Amino acid sequence: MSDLSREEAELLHSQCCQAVADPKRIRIVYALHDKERNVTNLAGYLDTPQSTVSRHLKELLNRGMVTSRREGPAVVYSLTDDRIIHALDIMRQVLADTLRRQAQLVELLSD
Amino acid sequence: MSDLSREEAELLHSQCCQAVADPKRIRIVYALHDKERNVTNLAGYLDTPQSTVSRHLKELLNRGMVTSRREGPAVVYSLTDDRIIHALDIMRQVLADTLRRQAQLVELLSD
DNA sequence: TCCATGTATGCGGCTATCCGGACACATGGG
DNA sequence: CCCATGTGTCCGGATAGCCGCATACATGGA
Repeated sequence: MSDLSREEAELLHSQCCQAVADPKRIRIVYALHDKERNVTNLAGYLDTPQSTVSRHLKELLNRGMVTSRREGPAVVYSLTDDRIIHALDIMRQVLADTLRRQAQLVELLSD
Repeated sequence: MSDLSREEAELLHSQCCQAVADPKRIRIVYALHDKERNVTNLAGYLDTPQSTVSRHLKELLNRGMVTSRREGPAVVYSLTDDRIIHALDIMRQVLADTLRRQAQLVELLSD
């Protein structure tokens, strides 16, 4: 693979991570893992303006992480690939261990 | 868990993802998975100014994703937890499948 | 102490991202 | 056709991120 296309691939890779690098989008992804939802439902669930939710969904849609389907006047979104949840869970575990380690350091200091 | 601390946890979770949401940082993480390296080594490997690499490493260090160790005048960085690579690989697979799916759609259109 | 090597940071600029409110567009029923 | 419901987009502003250059700081040897 050429350097150029490798760089491009890494850019795409980073953009996938970028897609879940926002608190609201993480909540959206987990919420859609629970069950498919439309925009208004998510807006209520996240206590966030509809326009904001719509824009986040557009981001996730562009990355192919969610799928949309029209249902009457509403648009129902669902998670494309559950492995995204798997990756997020791994990151959460790494985070948890990191925080645990840091907490232990704090205890050492206070002794 | 209270709403406040849950929000805080989600913020931390998103910041972990943010840490690997940059092409150069992704390359750094994979490069450190290969072997531990100092800043100059990484700067040469990435063909990127030393100051830029140093700042990215600081980000990763703040998130606890890398560990630093002084070795003479140099500072050697290493990956804290290999599960980060696992999570990144999963994202890459999801990306690959997404691109494959999109490529198939393109073929359908050109028929 | 002075110097070479290696690393971190302040600075200025540019770009990207996130946001809510207002408004336009789409859909289906009356 | 008009309206209610639901969704997407434009706007303007505020914030955060990334960058290279120059420079200050740290370390160990001469």
